[in-house]
Amino acid sequence: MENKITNQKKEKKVSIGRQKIEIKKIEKESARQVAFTKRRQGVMKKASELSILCGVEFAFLAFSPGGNPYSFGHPSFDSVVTRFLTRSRVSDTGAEDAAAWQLNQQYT
Amino acid sequence: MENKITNQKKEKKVSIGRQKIEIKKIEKESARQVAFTKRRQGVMKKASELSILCGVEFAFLAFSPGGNPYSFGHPSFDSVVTRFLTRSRVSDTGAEDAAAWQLNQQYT
DNA sequence: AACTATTTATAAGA
DNA sequence: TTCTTATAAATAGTT
Repeated sequence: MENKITNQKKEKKVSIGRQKIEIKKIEKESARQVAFTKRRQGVMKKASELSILCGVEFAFLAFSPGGNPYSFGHPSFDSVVTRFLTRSRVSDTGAEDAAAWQLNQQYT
Repeated sequence: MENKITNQKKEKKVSIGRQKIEIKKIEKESARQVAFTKRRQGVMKKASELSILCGVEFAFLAFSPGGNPYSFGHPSFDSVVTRFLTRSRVSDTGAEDAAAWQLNQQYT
């Protein structure tokens, strides 16, 4: 930030900047890998912020294009999955279980 | 967008806009609930985009402040968790198996 | 990996 | 709560 002055006389654009993209599979392998790295970090940050701001537990898991798993969570991936799988919490209404399995198809 | 004209003569700011916030637990209950709703949607969208753009599978799970679980994934939350827990895919490098093994020990 | 222009997400306010 | 607005934050294309 403090050395913006070094660019102050330049007229030529050094970048066209971010462009809008269509949400469909990136066919070029190298570009897909770059996007995966950037966006995986973005999702992790967003999920972490959600967790801290709202005091909630979460778990995130993704299989990379190469098939490698990336998992993380708060307080930890496995503790949250355990909580979910064991259903140790008693629900009075039963609404909890129903709600959990119905959010799968909202974004195609 | 098409009716900005209705505001074109106004001088007074109608909003101070988004402000930078510190990433720490939101103490006010109502504000925390609003943030949870907005940001949960944001994380879901980001994860979905990642999935489509990069052709990867993912699963996301969060427990709301009230303790209710929200799960989603592509192609589905349970299929991805199952893939992770069962490790049915053969890995050439062994990296996948190594990462998955700990959880498998605990939950299968 | 770093940069920058632009798009996207979202904190406040209505 | 749903919508709007101004601003912060993420990121596509480039180097």
